[in-house]
Amino acid sequence: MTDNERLAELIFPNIKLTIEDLEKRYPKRNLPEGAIVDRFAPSPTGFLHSGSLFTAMICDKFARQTNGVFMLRLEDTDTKREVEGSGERLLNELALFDIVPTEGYYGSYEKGNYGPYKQSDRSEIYNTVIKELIKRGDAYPCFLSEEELNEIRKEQESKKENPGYYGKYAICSFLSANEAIERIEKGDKYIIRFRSHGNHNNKIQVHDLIKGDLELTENDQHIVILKSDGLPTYHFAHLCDDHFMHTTHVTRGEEWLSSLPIHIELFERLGWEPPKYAHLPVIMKLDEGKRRKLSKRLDKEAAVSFFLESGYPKKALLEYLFTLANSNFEEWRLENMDKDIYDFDFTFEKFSIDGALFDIEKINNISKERLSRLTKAEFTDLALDYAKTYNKELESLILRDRPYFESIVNIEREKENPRKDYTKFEDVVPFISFFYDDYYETIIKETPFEFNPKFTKEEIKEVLSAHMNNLGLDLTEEEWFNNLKSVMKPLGFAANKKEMREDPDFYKGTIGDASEMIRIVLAGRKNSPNLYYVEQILGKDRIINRFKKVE
RNA sequence: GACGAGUUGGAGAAAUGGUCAACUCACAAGCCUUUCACGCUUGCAUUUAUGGGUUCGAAUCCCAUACUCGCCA
Repeated sequence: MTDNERLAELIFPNIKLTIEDLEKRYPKRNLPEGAIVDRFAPSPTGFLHSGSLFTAMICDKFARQTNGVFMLRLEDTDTKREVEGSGERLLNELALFDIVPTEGYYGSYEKGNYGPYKQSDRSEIYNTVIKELIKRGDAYPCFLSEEELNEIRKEQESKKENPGYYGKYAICSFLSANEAIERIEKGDKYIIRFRSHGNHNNKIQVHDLIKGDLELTENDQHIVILKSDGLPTYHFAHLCDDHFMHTTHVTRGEEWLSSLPIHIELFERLGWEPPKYAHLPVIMKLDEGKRRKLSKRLDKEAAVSFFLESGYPKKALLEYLFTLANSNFEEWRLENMDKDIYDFDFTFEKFSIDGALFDIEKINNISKERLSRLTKAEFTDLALDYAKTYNKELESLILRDRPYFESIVNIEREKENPRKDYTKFEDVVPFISFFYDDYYETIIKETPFEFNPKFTKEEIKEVLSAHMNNLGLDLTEEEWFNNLKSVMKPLGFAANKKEMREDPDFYKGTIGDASEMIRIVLAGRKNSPNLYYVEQILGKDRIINRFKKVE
């Protein structure tokens, strides 16, 4: 046995597996040509971030469109930051957007032949690889304390050298295996580091599917691969997991670009073929003239839950993320309004390279457009779905009388150019509440009728009673409006602006002025959907009741 | 501070050496109209961060500067 082998046995006496065993346990996947195997690997540290949804959506989409595999792997090696139950929560929120992994971690259970999919359950795998690295001399225990590391950093700062654990500063890399064994037997605390052979002055060429050809500085840091709590670091877990899970594409945020040289060196040393990398742009936000990453703490739109709570249709948010992902999507969308957005295929070439600003106005527009194109039944289903969890008021309005609700939201819907009254379901109640008598009473109590002061009370009453006596509810829209005009004309209201302009002294107002009076009384406010439909829905008795409110 | 990436309008962006710098959103004006919403029309980058260079010709190629972001600290 060599000294390194003795060291490896001392550190991992219980590891009997070898890398070859693992290779056999996780054989190559049998997938069609071009199938992408990728993964979303969140840390269970909180709620779903909009940026994470973006990444997850892209991973899922690439796997789907190539008949590949979309894995969900839980990166729970940072036990300090872990939030109880957030793994499940993440999964549930993704599922709301129809983003469901084909294999991996599902909360209470796992699916797939390449697990476990929770990093904290994969120690045997990491330790097996590390044991092998120690045997080869490519990893070693490091006994430095935090204070000693700080000393090194200070020295480097004062000499204006690069900070970190490398070259001559990688003190424990110079210990012989026997010295290390002695110290471990003595009970000294240690972590495991990777022995880098890199040189900071060298450049490596890397191809990124989104960023193109890159020239990066070679890694020379002897990074920690196993922490004192026995869990691996991100870099090392990435190496082992994506190798044994046979990930073909690592699609992750741009913030990982800087550590790519580390990953490249790790794969090289193990003699494993690295996956293809695609570093996604990060979603940004303009804050006092400066760009910064969307922050969960500062920006409400950074949390996916914000969109759920406001009642944005999930597909609208996804559609917006599609426009950020592939610049040619919008054009496609315009030509394929009736198709599902998932019929569009992503390409890595069409990803933008730098981070986009998150544009809530654009989401609003997409959302309005989408909501306006739904049938009344679809709209009501989605509204109810939202209301059940987030909006009890809306829920009770729908459940009170669903056909009535549908008739309201169906005003000038289901036609070529439908009204766009709602950007999110949160908007529904305030917009339609006047159709409900109890709400109506509250509205007029809180904001009494505000008529145009240029008309007298008598003139207003005259208009209302003339209309009341000749409602014309059984007429078509066009007939109804013509009828209204002919009723109002004798009272001094011109049928249109042109008539008014031609004879301004003869008329006291236009049909618009008369309509406004009716509208104020019926809706309690100056604007509403087309009056004809409002009256159709309210019906004669309720119209008359409301007219009587004018004293 | 080192390293890396990026910089086309208010936002997303197209144009990958060749006439007016697409398109979408936002914004503004006008038209239509019973209000609102819809729809329609028009406007919105004398110029592609800045300065040089290469070229008959540059947003596109080269160099420098500035700024932004990321990452290690």
